[in-house]
Amino acid sequence: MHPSFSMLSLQLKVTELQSEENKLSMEKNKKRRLKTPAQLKALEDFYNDNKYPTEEMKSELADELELTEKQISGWFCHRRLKDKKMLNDEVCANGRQDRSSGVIQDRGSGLVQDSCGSTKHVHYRYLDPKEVESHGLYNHGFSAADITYGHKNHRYAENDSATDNTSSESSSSLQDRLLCQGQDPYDMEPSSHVTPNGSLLPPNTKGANNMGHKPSGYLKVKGEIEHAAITAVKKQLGKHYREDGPLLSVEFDTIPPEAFECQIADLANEAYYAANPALPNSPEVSAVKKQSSLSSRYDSYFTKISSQDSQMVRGDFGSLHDSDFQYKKSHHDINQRRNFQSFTNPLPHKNSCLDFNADSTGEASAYNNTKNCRKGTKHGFDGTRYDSGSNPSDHYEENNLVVNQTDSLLHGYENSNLKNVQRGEYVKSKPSNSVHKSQVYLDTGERRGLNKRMAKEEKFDGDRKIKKQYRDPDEVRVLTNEMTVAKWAKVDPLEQYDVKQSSVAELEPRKSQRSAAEMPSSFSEDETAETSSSAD
DNA sequence: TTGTGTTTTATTGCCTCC
DNA sequence: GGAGGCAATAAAACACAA
Repeated sequence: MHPSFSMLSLQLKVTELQSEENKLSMEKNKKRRLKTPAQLKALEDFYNDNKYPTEEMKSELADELELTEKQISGWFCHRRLKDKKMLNDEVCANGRQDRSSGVIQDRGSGLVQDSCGSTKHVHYRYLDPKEVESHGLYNHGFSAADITYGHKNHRYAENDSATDNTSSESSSSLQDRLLCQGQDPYDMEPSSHVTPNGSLLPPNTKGANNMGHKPSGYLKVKGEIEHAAITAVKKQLGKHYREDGPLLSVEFDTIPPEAFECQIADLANEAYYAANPALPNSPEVSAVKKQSSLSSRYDSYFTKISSQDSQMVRGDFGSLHDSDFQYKKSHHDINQRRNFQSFTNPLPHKNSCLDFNADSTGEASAYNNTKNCRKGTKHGFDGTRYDSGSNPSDHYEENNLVVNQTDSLLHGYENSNLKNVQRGEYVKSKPSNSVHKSQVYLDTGERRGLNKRMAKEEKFDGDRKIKKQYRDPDEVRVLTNEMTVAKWAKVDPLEQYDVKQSSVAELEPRKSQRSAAEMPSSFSEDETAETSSSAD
């Protein structure tokens, strides 16, 4: 064969192949392509800040995510639809519950009375300014911005109402949904609009809705969260609570044995309210539900934290020996600090997600192995939030189990240290923890699917096998950890850092002092229910 | 492995607002 | 009339059970 001819044929072959590839890629482009995890994360992040991005935002987002504006628009559109659909479903579900319970709830409950006097379940989180107007909520003294941002702050309350019926699936689904919105239920607190004298705080405005402006009130809100938590503790302590006692959330004197054994609700409230005369005025702590609402919030709050921590322990350290555990944990802390330092960008996803995107070399790598990527998407991100169950109490039990198991591995000094460290984080890092959990924005569907899968996978093989499913488990784990921690640090990096430091500081055994972190056990659902029922 | 159900993405048409 | 949003629909991708 003539060399030039063969060359020509080769070139022809090449061009043929290229055109084939072009065709393929064209066809591939014609097909729908799944968004990469980074893209999804960024989109969800952005969506949580702004459900109606402007053209500018869209184009910017499109540039960053290497998507078209059309895709961005479409995604937002569908995302809104999805929200709406879920909202409708849950309104139906919860509406029945709420009617059946006959409880008239205050604003914090997520139920409002419309102008006709009928009680509607209002998801503040999902109220658009337009909707707010139509709901006539201005009459209540909030602005649209208040609601728009403030409705975030009522997921607690929704949660509250949902947890009234602990056996209902909608409760968990609502929680899921509340979380899945990516907004941390604890990045605010139940009465974030309520000052101690019961007046409404000025809203945190729609600044959060602006591109590149994350909700700016994390630090502020964190304090309010603690307030709610501390309030719950105070109420539990009742008359034994002392203003001049040790700092809450740091350490307690030994809790009086009767603190959780008898009905203390009235007495406790009396004592506490005596010291805090403003509280009874708070609509948040209404006469009907003040005990249960706080408790349940706190309860679910800890439940979630427990689930996170347990999952963290399980996922990252669970299979390690104690020494490894501590080593890993310290590494974890270091990572957190590192991420905190790197997390100063007000637009988190630009750091976390897009770095992630870059790490994954964009779509190319993400789609190299679609199936694995998909799994990574599901399990990787979901693994971050580790929301594996619909039953919150399971989380807590699980967590207890982990703690106890870990404790059982350690003795004496180490034992109490670890306990302190671990449990200390429950309380001290709760805002961060909570953010960590819920800042991963996924939807109930995904969540549901994941829950199923996770449950199943855990059932069979435990975490290790789950990780094996990743194409590159280390990569995914690092990503999830980084993102987790990034989110963690995002809320209250200083707090987080302090927590870690103080956790180490707490290595001094304090046998005579009950760590505040041990308090969660006092807020189990059962006891909460008891307390609330006794209050009734 | 295959069938089925679910979720996600893309497209299209209609409506509302400016 | 154009832009943006909503709703319906189709289809691909995926999960899961048999």
